[in-house]
Amino acid sequence: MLSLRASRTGQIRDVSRMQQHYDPQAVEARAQAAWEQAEAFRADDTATEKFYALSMFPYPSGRMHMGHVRNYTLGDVIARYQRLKGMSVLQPMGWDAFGLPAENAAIQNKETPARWTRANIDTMRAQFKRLGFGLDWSREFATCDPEYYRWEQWLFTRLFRKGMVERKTTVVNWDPVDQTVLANEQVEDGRGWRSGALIERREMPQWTLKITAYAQELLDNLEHMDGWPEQVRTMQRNWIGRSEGVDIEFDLRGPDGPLDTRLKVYTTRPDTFMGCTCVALAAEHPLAKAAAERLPEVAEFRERCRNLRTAEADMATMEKLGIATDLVAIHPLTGAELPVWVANFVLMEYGSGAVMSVPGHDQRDWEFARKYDLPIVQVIEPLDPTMSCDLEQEAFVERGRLVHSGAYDGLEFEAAFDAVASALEAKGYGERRVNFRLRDWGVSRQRYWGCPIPMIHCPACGPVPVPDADLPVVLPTDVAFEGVASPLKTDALAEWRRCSCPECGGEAERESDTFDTFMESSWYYARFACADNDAAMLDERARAWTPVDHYVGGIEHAVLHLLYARFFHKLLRDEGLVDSDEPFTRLLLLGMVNKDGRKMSKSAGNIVSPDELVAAYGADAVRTFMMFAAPPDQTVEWSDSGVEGSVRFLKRLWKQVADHVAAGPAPSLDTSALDAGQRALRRRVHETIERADDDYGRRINFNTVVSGCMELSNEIGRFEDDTPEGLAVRQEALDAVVRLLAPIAPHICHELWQALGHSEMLIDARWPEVDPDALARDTVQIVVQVNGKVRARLELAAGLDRDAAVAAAMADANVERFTDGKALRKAIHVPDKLVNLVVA
RNA sequence: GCCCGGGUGGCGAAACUGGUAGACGCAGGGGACUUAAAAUCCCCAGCCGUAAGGCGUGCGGGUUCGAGUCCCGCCCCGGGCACCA
Repeated sequence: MLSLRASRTGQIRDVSRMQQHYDPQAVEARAQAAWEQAEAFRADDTATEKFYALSMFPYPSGRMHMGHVRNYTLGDVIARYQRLKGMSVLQPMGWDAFGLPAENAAIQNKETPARWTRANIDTMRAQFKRLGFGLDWSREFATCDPEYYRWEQWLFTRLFRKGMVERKTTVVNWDPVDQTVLANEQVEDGRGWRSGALIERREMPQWTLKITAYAQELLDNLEHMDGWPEQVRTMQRNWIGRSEGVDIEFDLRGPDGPLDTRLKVYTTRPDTFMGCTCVALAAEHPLAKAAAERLPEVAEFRERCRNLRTAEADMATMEKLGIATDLVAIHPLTGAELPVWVANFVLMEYGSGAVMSVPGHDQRDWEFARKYDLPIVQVIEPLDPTMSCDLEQEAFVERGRLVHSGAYDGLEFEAAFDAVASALEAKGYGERRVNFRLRDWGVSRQRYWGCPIPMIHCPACGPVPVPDADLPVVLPTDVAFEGVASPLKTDALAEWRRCSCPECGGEAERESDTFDTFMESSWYYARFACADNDAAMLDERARAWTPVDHYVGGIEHAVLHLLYARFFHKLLRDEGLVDSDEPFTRLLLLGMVNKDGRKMSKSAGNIVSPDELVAAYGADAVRTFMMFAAPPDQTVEWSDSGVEGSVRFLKRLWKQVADHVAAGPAPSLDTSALDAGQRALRRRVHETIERADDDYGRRINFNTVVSGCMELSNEIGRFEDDTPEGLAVRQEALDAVVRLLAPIAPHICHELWQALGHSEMLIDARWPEVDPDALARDTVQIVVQVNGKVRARLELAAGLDRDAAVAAAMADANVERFTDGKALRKAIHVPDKLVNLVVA
């Protein structure tokens, strides 16, 4: 049956296309075809009102999981909302394609990481398309594309020449059986994941980027980054860990008399210096190394420290162990002779790799002193005499007043800090210093599947960057994995490693380490603006699109990725490639997806497959439930029956539009001719628009948008008014709810919008305007409390003044039961909301 | 260990700036339609109580006319901690 009739806007429309039953698979295929055909999501570089919406690009693991569904739906909702609000939106997608899983898969499946990764990308791209994300695929790239990573190599050589790159020795997890470096996650209970061998700490020379040069700016900018959750800013502040302290130097005496080197320690508590009874070195400290050559027990202790993991959590909980050396440190203020120990809890990477030990006022030092019977001296007493301070039980670590500190007795923290620092400075044995917990970023990885580090080791010239003309240094992809070690380091690729020195022309060797994959993810957001440029890393389009207006991703990236990307943005800025200070204006970090109260994981056996869900319920229902189930930043509990509820809701909405269209054309709305029921629905419509706008734009709370649309739809369902005015009001209501829901369930709304008689596509429509007149109320419900307990709810005229409201409240029969015979002490009035009568 | 979150009905949650706790949905109960079932629609539903009312937002205190919301002290659960991304 084919029937044609005129719509509200006067066009002819084919009513038979509006089927009575909602068929998500067909609706979604039609909508996606329409978007594709119109190239609807190709971003316009020349637009003036730009909005850059970005979700953290995925690692192509081969299958989409529910975390991806949540992440990219949230990003898509933001992008589509901004478009409805009239912005020109860029929402790109690409692949964070380098990384360890590809190597593991290659080892297990006799596959190459390149082929495995490319196949995974194809699978995941198809899954993303099926979910209907409004992505500009014309800008897609993978970080393993040489056209992408060549610019990373280019930037690195520029930074090297600028002095922003250093070669430093750091500690890594070394598997002595597989002869390779392991990631922390590959170390289980101190043993290698494949070999089962005890893991050692081993020092390795690595390339590092001087992120510490930007530490202060990275910290300071956090103050003004209002678009970031406070929680994330706090985490980054702690990570950067700025502290003010003093470098203290000690003269040393060895077994053969005084040494000509001094030992430097860093402390934030110079006020406790008179309580220092010992100096402790990291196992990797040069003086510890030297002592080990003289003393077998020190050598043996350092050997034992090699079996400790590098993770901070392990450092904090392990037993404090140490060994005395034959060195003595001279306290620069008292001349006292202090023993020098090597201790496992001192980090070579922080400060100067040595600490002064004050057992009375530092808990680690206290535990250490207890274990080895070192003296514990109290030099700080609590300011508050009632506060307990029992050095038999634990260290007293609070700031306080100095005692047993000679000339410094009686001083409090700040005065003592100054006095001790000044005394040390005057003698030439100390210096005030700002220190950061943030360490320089070690970017070398002894792995295969990563971006080759564009450096050449020349026996004559030392490390030399690869010249621009020779970039990119392409990673060989046709490789065989023999065990765990990187193929780049095997004999098979000796030819790849051999090269000539760009400076002297002599025989040289190519660097065979690759970059940390955080390098690629630190600048991809800018490259999306100009992914097709093969002549430059970034161009004016990157300046125009960045910073990203809204960035969406996982909470697990709160520190590392987001700090490295902020650092890179400043490097790019200082190269003149972008002109903002920060890369991401607004940040949304989403919670996890759980099932049955636990994290979804293979081992828990509670994985839900997005493909199966989409096939069973449609992308819109999956997206709707995902948005509805919890606010974005909280953990969401997945529920299959919950998604069925979303299907029911979408079906109901579909039927409402179908019934409305079948009831005949709606005349244009005359707001002056409405009855009470019509005005009530209109008020609900405009209240919902207002709330949804706030929820989308300011609060970023999409669960309440969905519930608002459900409530409005329920209201429309109860509205059985087919008069011309009724049809007009319902048309307005449906026009509104379809647009409010469109960012979340774009396919069904696309089709409903056409069914409602609109000729333009919904993605080109505009957000509905709130009519302030529609919001006005004649009466409001006033809650009446007596002594804070609700005793009545009254429907009263809006805008009543205090006296009238209180009088109305007192007159209520039930209220009277509780006030009867008692004196009114006080009456609280919150206009149009509440009256609280306080009686005694 | 350190840092960061979270705790509200049987379940997911809502309550936005201190003002009606539990909107919306899931699961459940009852009813309509159906030969029956599914689907759909309508009604009920925090706990105790016939009711009036009382009690309820992890636990214990506090501020306030009024606290899920603010303050102090605890308990429990989850996440991050530099070579996983």
